[in-house]
Amino acid sequence: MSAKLKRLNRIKEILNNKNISSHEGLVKILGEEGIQVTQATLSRDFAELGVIRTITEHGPRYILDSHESGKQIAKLIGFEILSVEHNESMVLIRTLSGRAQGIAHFVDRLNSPEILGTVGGDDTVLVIPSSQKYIPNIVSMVKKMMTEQVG
Amino acid sequence: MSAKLKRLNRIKEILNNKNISSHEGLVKILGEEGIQVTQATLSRDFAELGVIRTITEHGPRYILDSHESGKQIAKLIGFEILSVEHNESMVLIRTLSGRAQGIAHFVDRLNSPEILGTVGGDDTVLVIPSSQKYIPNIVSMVKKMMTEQVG
DNA sequence: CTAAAAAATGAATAAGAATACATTTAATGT
DNA sequence: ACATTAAATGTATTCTTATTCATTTTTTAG
Repeated sequence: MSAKLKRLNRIKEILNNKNISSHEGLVKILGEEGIQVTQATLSRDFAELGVIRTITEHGPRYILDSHESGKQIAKLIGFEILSVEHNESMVLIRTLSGRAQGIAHFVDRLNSPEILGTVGGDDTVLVIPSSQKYIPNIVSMVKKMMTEQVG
Repeated sequence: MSAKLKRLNRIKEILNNKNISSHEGLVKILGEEGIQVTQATLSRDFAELGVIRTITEHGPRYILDSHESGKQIAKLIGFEILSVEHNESMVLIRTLSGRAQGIAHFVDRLNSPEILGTVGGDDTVLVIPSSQKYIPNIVSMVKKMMTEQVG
């Protein structure tokens, strides 16, 4: 396993077990474990892992988003989408079984003004356009998700 | 409606419709609408609304967490929890119908080392302690959630 | 195995957010 | 209506994070 991958995995564990409230705090913890890294790199790692920041009564707090975003997940999304179709009023995405909710959430997070909302079942996601004229754009956006990374 | 409440509601709408990537950016948008506010206040507003920050390929991005945290929601949680009970191995929370998943998620987000995990059904949440000895602590934490605000 | 290209990283810095302190505004009880 | 208390807010500052630019490391193609 590459050094980077090892670090990313360790970061996930730490975020699940400790309250991390700054990049610097994590630099120190990792340092004590022999993983030497700078704040700049953690900033990039957080982006890659889809770490989100919330604000608690004790200040900021970094957590893993159980509802996947981030570059790492974006790559998986492509594999999970099987097909995209549409009619005059909406776009329908077919996914791996049990993955529709996850895909629907991912699409929601894109926060496109062309999308009114989504509904996820077990293996089917309905994407409701904010106007029917956006359907072609939405379809091509989803197709891009299947290959490149969107988001 | 108080000025503050009006502002908070407008912020929610804006976060749902535009890509906000900094406090200052939102200060400007609100200003153009005649809602005058400073960055400091938005910092507090975001905490209150449970706004989270994600990192996208276009930089930071502020969004409303559909999976509620934040002070505003913390107050609702109390109403939604009907009772707390426990046996030797776990804690059971009874909730309003359909609210168990939300409560379970809220408890997860507390990220307590005393809690291994939660399972939410329709109106029942199981809280699995990381050790049985923590059950009293967990129970009192939940009871506090029913009155004060925890989180 | 080597050259070329891509990815990862650090140092320094610019950009952004949180907070201490002071002040104003709103809410509450009498 | 007034006094008292609590909530909200702004200013200025400190603290934190994102990014630019340069460098090193890793990967890929030949």
